[in-house]
Amino acid sequence: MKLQQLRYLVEVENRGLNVSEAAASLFTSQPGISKQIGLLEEELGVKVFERSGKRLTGVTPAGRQVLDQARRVLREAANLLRIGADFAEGSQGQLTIATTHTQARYALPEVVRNFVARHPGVRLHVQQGSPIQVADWLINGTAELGVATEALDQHAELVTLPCYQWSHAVVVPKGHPLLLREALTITSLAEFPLVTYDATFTGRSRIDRAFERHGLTPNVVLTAIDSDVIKTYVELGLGVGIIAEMAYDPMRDAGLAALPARHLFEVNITRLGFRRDLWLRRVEYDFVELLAPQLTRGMVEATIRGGGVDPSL
Amino acid sequence: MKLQQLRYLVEVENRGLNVSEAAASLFTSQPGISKQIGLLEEELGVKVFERSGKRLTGVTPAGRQVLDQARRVLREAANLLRIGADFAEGSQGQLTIATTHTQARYALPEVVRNFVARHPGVRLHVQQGSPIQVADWLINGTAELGVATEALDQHAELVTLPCYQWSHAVVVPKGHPLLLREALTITSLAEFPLVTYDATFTGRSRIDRAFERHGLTPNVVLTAIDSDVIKTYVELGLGVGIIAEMAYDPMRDAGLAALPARHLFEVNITRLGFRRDLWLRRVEYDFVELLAPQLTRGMVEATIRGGGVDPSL
DNA sequence: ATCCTTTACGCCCCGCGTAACCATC
DNA sequence: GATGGTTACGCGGGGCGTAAAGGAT
Repeated sequence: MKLQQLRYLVEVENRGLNVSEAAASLFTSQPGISKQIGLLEEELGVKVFERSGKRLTGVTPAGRQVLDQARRVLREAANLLRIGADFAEGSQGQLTIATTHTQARYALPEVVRNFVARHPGVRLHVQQGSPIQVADWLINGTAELGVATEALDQHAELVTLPCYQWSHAVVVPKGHPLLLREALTITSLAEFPLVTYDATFTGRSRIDRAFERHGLTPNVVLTAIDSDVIKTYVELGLGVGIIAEMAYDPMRDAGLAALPARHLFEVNITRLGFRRDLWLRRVEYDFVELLAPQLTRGMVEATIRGGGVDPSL
Repeated sequence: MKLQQLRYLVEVENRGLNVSEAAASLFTSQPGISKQIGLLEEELGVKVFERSGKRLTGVTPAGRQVLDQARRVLREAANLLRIGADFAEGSQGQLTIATTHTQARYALPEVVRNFVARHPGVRLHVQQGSPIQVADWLINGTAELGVATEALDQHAELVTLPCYQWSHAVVVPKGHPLLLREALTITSLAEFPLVTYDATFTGRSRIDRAFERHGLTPNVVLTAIDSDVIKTYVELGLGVGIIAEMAYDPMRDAGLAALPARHLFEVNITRLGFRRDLWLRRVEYDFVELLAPQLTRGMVEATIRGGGVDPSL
């Protein structure tokens, strides 16, 4: 068995069982791949692919297991290279963080600033997407670390750790009638048209749940994935905004007033996530500790070993 | 990077950093190993071994990580072969069960009988040792499955699942004064010389704890790893025996009388254990289900994924 | 008829073995 | 000097490329 053979297997599946395409993407010849796959199947004593004549038409049950396992072997082998890169002096490498708009815009800048100051040689990528995309990128290896409030804890492949918690805030144009009320209630909120996040973003699930618990149907007139878009439309008078509290800046958002809404919605916990079987370099541990000082290297390692039972805030 | 190179690395460490010995044990040449290790170190950009001149004198910090990771890669690669063997038709393979005397003698025979009837082609090995040995054998790959009451749950590498529970029983020669007492108490037991298991065997820890809780110091005059030895000496009148209840057979042990001791000692839970990262073949799942019917394939798989949090009895 | 895989074949790299050399104890 | 590791070098297997053949749609 050779690692090459496993790469061939996996790439053939990734390319929809098209050996020629796999060959092209690996910059090698198509017969070479066919040959090696044949040899591996012979060594294992099992056909990985179903064939009708000479076409590959599917994956056998055994092949399913073999392919999954092959990916695992390759991931562990890739970790070896990461270990090398981490310890090799001089080499700096790069680090990709997957995250959502809210985190990228309001929580991470300070972290990133500190990180690049400490690691001037590391090329840092911040890749922005939906929470689901963030989880996918972690799983398929596009990004090493993910920061998001939603979706990360839905995957057994990922370890997640609580970073910090935050609440929603209600934002309205200056002079809005809500500002005259004594106390902000969920019922009074439901009287107004609302502007808030898209379904899978930034604690939206908790917003919906709060209304649901009171038997209210909120009138959401606009959803965005982006606090700035929400604030813009609130300022235009389209409705009352519900955003993450850290997205309100009294200076910058001078046309708006914010009302704390901690008592209306469940607290949100923003989580750090990464593949359980990813070997973390020092840069990753460093970034994590800058992001959330309580997540020391020892803490994180204990959680990885401990089977994902994290010490929730 | 080649799998061979990883094997070389690991074998050199296993042989105490002696390349020549490693070469001999792998049936290859010593210069070949030196060369390949050098190439790998170059590829990783990191020295794995410390050298004083030409001798290997130690493992660098990076090398420690590399070696651990190399073993992981090789284990996952070995799993691929297991998958092949499991699905390949005709091939039967072998299965090694590590266990203690008590289990091997009293609990497993029925299981083994059923197993060999169902899998006549599988070569079944039952390897007997101390609970600590059982755990070691599982960790180093000597055995696939382990069955023991002690020690297995001390290791993060192992998944353990409860199989069945049992209690201790007190055995005495016929006509012994204890038989005249109304109720068997821990205090009355402490009056007599005792014969029971060795420190790390068969629930001995719970026996000690029961006396300790009552502030008693039992007079243990003989310890054995083996219920039959204990019974033999009890029959000789050396003392009162405390053994696992299933080790008493009224027919075979006609010279002895047994007193239930369920109320004196904590219940014991015999556990199944195996390496978390071992891919289990159908034969292993079959054996497990014969051993403990509640441990279906689905249950076991859920526990592996679930991070070792087992649904204790 | 076209696309794609397998078979055939030859080159060349590279892993391995032998032999010689060298360092440490 | 004995043990053990590195360097040197040549052989042989095998991985990969090109070319041709053979199924499947």
